[in-house]
Amino acid sequence: MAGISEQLRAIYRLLAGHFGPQHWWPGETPFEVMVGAILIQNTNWNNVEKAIANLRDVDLLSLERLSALDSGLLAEYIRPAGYHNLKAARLHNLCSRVLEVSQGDLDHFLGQPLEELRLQLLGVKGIGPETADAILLYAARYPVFVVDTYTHRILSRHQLIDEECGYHQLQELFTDHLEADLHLFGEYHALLVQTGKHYCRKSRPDCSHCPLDGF
DNA sequence: CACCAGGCAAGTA
DNA sequence: TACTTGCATGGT
Repeated sequence: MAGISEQLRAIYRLLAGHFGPQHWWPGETPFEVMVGAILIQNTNWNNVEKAIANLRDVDLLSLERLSALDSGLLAEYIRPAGYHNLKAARLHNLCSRVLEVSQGDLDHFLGQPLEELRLQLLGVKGIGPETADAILLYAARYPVFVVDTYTHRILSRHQLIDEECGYHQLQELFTDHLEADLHLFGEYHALLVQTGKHYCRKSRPDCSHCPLDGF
């Protein structure tokens, strides 16, 4: 029985070998990453891209301009991402927090110490653990492991965790047994999502011929 | 047609 | 505390 650390590394190697580099959110601004982190909630990236393209077309991908925009109008631009009324409010909630805490200086906001920033994010209505951690990792560039439903489903189906393992516990499994590395965590999360999408759907409980088959 | 996607909050008991 | 439900569009 190998240690957890070796198992997690072996899984990473299998997935990275199968899917290759993921490079999520490359070359985008931290603000775009934050917007994307909210828009992606419970939908797919295809829909989010359309919503972001709409915002880009009218040059609304900035904190000041998005904050000043009417909620109803914002909702129309992001409609393709689903839950448009809800997400319009959530985007405004996040912008307001940055305005309060950092007077609209996003670099200052994201430059806060990790724990401080995490609490700020979790205090925004509409930002839960996963969205907060995605922003911490991909926008603020802290080595934080992002856990999502696929992470839970995959590890649980391969008997690495209990079915009733919670978010924080699952996150600790990774952070306690891997070195805190920005690139590793970013790729690992992305790879788990790819694996989940292709091989570990809810309606397919078998998990056969996935890159982790037999693990 | 049914299913579900990179969640979260509020309500219920 | 432990479920359940609303939120909504678009792809397979």
